[in-house]
Amino acid sequence: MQYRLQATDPNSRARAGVITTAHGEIQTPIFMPVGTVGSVKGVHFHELRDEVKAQIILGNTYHLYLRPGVEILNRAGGLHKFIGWERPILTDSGGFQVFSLSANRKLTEEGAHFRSHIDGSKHLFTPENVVDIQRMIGSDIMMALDECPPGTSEYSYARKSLDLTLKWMDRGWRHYKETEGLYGYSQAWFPIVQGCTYPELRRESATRVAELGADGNAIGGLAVGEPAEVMYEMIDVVNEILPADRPRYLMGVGTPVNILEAIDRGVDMMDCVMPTRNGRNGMLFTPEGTMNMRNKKWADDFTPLWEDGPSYVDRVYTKAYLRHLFIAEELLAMQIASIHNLSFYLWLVGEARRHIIDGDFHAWKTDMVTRLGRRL
RNA sequence: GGGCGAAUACCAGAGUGGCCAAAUGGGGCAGACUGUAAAUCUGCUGGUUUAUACCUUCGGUGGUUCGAAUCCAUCUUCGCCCA
Repeated sequence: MQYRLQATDPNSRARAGVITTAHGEIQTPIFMPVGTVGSVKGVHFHELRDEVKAQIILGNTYHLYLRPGVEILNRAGGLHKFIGWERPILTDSGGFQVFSLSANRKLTEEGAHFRSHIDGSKHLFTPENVVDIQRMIGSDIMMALDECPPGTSEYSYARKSLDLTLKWMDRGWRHYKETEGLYGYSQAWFPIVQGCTYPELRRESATRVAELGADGNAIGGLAVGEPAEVMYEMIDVVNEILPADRPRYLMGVGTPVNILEAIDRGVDMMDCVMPTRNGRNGMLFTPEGTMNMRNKKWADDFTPLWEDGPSYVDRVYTKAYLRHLFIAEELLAMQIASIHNLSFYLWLVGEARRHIIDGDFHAWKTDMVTRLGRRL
């Protein structure tokens, strides 16, 4: 994997670049749709490619390991072939599930002991076997196993958690260097900065991450309950340290405003379930703010979802029709909302990239942030 | 013409003397959602801008009772049965 820096905004840390992977290029800053179990819920791959214009999507190690299992993925020739997606894929390590399925796990120095949320069976994720599993999946970018503590964690817990994540990181990195891809192409591996909301822990973590010299670096443990301002401050602290010649991936973030603020602070890659999950639940993101499509006020609004939006769903379907589909609980409602939201997110980062290259990103962002935060 | 039964909030439908502004379901309205155990979850749904408070409600009218959606009389409407 390679990263080429193309342009830097004169008034912020924002930058534009290109990542080259075994499955093609990614123009940054980029938003990555989440396809946890090998599917971006409700969206066909041709829609993802041609309407959403996704350049890279996510998969999840924990979920894919449980279903369909690594043996099937291996026999299929890797996840790309299994699902029919020829562009880049990044896999999360399952670290987030250590957080979100916390009732069903126990952490030891060895690794994370899980109970499957599907059948209750016991499993162990270690920094090493998570690399092996991601080798079987064949993702272009693999993630380190980490612990993602809640944003409200006490210092003592944050300290302990970071120590564990750092040990796991070193073991994962070593194992990554000792192994290679199974399908004839190379895979990258990103370590993850943790440290909750404590600047000194974040600095220490970022320093250790930077020392590894990985192809790219991630910032985790944000947007997990702490105020947005604290998140921005942590990004500032960390990006001061993370190398500028490698992409920076902010994990799991976020709202359109979060995304622009992160880009402003030098983040290159982001992912979030928000456009798809909130879309399925009736929420549409637009340049002028968000809309709850279930609201009565859309019942007789026969204007298009987004008159000059980038996707056909924006122009073909009206607000009144989409509201009707949501109220009637039609599957098409969720599909339209997902395609719209994802294409909006990709449009947003595309515009950001254009403005970075043009050198007026910061002013554009400042204007956009006030518009995006509105509620329609 | 006679007999029996039923009428409850937007709909369906519990409740048969006080704990009833009235169960439950549906519908409706609104909110939440950030590396997806989420096509999920939460709240409200007679009025009074807030309410453990007050007011108006259970087909209509009139009674009985300290107290009625609940008991009595009568009227209206609907359903079933007999002629």
